[in-house]
Amino acid sequence: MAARDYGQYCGVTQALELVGERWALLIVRDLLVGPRRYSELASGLHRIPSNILAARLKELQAAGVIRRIPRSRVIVYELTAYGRELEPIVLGLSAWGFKAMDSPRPEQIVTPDSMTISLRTAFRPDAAAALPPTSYTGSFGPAQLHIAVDGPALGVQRGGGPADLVFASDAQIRTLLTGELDSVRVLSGDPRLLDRFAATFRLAA
Amino acid sequence: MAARDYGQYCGVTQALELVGERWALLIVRDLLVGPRRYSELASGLHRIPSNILAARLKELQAAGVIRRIPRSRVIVYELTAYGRELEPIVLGLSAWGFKAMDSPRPEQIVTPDSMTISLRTAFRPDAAAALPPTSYTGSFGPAQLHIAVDGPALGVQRGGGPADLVFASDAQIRTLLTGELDSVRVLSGDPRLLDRFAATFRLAA
DNA sequence: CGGGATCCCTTAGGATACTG
DNA sequence: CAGTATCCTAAGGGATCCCG
Repeated sequence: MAARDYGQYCGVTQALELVGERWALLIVRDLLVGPRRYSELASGLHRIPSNILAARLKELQAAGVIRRIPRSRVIVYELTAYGRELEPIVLGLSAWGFKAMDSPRPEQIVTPDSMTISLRTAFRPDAAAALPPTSYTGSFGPAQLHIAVDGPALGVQRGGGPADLVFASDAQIRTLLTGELDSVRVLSGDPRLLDRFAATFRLAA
Repeated sequence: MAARDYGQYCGVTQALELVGERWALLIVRDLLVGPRRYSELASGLHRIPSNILAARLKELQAAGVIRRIPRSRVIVYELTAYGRELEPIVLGLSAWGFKAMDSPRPEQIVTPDSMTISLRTAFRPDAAAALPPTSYTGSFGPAQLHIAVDGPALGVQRGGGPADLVFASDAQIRTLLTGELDSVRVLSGDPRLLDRFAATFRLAA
């Protein structure tokens, strides 16, 4: 509830008062993938202190960005319609941030939700629309995702499963998304589908 | 130089490590309007402590977002090309934040730079392209701006000067940009140009 | 066990004064 | 004008504990 304010009447300051606190936009990032429970958020944001997560969830609720929903036995948090409007901003930050990144440092982790957002950031609907529907199962370090591309539509689900191409990339997301696919190990499927993947997902280097 | 990190290999966390600290994006906001000196930034962000401004400027330089330029006698800060790529994100936050705003509280100020960004946020190039070139001089509380609309191009300059329409709006930016123009006082020019202004600049309510 | 609340300590941020 | 220096408060970090 702190919301220390900037003393200006401006959309940018207002936005930063709502979602500019530390960790807030990362909670939004993960909720953009889908509703999440407290413990799921805590593990996806593994370094967030528990008191801070609780505080942010309250602030984001008060701001009308998220909603707390008791579902039989468990509680989930989900974005409101207003919160979902942050998607282009979060994806914009994702694309912008990637340009400043080099190789992952050893202590840096990749979570399924952050990887999902990275894939959405890199997804090129125009390129995909020109290609046949294709499914991929990728292991990005510990995060395994099932990726379904059908025309300009992208679906990403946690977990593996059969797919046209199954590959593992050992957390080298960056090389994966910049088109350097040397380090990728193909586990099943036609290796030439890797080129299709590279045409479908692309981040500027 | 703190750049407390989130421990994740993700574009969003990387972006937030570069520009997610308090005040950082507001410095970027003002520099999007043009190069600014230390004292200009300090007065545009009137509540920022001097030590924090100095710290942020160093961090943003180290991040490659801004550049420090000694110009005969004075020093100015300007965005790098990489920093300028934040424009759509800042404008996105501006539009998103406006939706959560109500009337300005008495202690909230409007600065020329923040007002310029608000106008850029509200500018509708498509609507403007269909209208004849028009110039406006508006007083938004203490901030006076000269606004030149020529087809899909928008130019905003500090200060007044002759224009097709001169008006004053007493800090009621919100009503101005949501189309409620009752409170606007026309000082010179054809009052019907107010409707043209309303068609050119529009924020969702 | 999920969903927090509490405690203590560290550090960033705020207010103000001062200097090259 | 363009910053440092200082002091103090409040937010963040880390661990633990609690409750339904």
